Amino acid sequence: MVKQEEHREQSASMEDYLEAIAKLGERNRAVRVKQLSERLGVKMPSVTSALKKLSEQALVEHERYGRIKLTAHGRRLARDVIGRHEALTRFFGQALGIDGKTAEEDACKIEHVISSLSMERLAKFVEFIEACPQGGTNFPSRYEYYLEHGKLPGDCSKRMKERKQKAQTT
Amino acid sequence: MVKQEEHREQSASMEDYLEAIAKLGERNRAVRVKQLSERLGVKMPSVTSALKKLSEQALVEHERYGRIKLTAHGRRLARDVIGRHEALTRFFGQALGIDGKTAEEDACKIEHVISSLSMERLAKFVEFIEACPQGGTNFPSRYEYYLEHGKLPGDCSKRMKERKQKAQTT
DNA sequence: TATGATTGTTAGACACGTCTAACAATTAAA
DNA sequence: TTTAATTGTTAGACGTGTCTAACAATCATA
Repeated sequence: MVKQEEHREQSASMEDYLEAIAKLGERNRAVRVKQLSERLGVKMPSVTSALKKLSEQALVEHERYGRIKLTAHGRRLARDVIGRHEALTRFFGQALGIDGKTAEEDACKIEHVISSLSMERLAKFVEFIEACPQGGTNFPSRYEYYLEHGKLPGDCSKRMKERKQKAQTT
Repeated sequence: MVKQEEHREQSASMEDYLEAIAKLGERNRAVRVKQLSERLGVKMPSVTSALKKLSEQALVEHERYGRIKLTAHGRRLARDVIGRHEALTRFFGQALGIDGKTAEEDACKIEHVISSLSMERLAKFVEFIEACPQGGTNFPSRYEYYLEHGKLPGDCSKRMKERKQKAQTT
C-alpha cells in the first residue's frame, strides 16, 4: 500500500510559479528568472524568493545563477494546475462565449480556488455541451441566440412563455 | 452628469466582511463583532481591524463598542457580492449538480475573482439552461445522464459516436 | 581577456490579514 | 449596585508575497 502524498496545498502565487515554469519549460531549454519575472509580472527578487521556497519543498531544482527545473513532484502539481486552467478556459471561451483574453484571465484566477469536484464536473460539462448536438442545433448556438435575443429559439419558447406568465402572476 | 464612483477594488477578505454584515443584517437588529467573527471563522481582533478599514472607506458605520451598519455605498458593494455568490451557487448546484456545501464553498471563493463579463454570462447561462426544455428533456437531466453513463442519451448519441471514431483515427 | 551589459541575489522595507495576550467596556446576575 | 461573564479593543507579532536599492555573477564582445 502506497502512502498518499501529503496534501501540501500551494498558494495561488506558488501555483502560478509552477505553472509558468512548466509552460516556459515546454519551449525553452533553460528557464530563467528573467522570463518568469516577465511572464508573471513581478520583479526578479520576487522570483528568487519564490524559487527558494519551492526548492525547499522539492518542487523545483534551482542553484544560484543556475537553470530552473521542476522535479517530478513539481511537474505533477504544475500539470494539475494547467489542466484546470485549460478546462476553465474552454468553459469560458467555448461554452460561455467569452473573449479569449477574459477567458484566460478568469481561468487564471479561478484555477487556484475551485474544488476538485467542481473542476471535474465542469470539465465533463464542457465535454457534454460540445458533444451534444441537440437535434441539429447545438447547445452553444442556442445559448448565443438566447444571449442575443433574450429569449429561447423556436423549439424552446413555449416553456419560456409559461415562465414569464408565471412570473407576472407572482 | 454624475461622476462615476471610483473603482475602489476590495480584497476578497473585505468583500467577505461586507457580505457577512449584509447577511447578518437581514435578520438581526444589531450586527455584532462576535457574530462576524464566528461566521467568518476569524478571531474578534481581526473583525475589529477590518471594520476600522471599512469605516475609513465609508463602507461601514461602526463606533467603539457600538453597532455595525453598512453605509449606502457599502450596501451596494455587498449586494454585488451577494449577487455573484448566488448566481455561482446556482450554477454549481443546479447546472453542474454539485452538492450544496461544495457549491457554496466554491461560489464563496470564485465570487471574489471572476470578471463581471463572465459573471453576467454565467448568470444568463444558468437562466438559459433552466428555461430551455430541449424537446421534453431538459438540459440538466441530459447532463446527469451523461455524467452517469459517460455517453449522451439516445437523441444525442449519433454525433458522439462520430467523435469517438474520429478520435480513434487520430 | 578585460570590460560593460545583462541577469540574478541579498538585504531590508512594506502592505495585508491574521493571530495571541492583555486590558477595557458592556451586560447580566446576584 | 457590585460583581462576574461576555464582548470588544489595543498592541504587537507573524507569515506571505511583493518591492527597491545595492551588490554579485555571468555573458558577450571588443
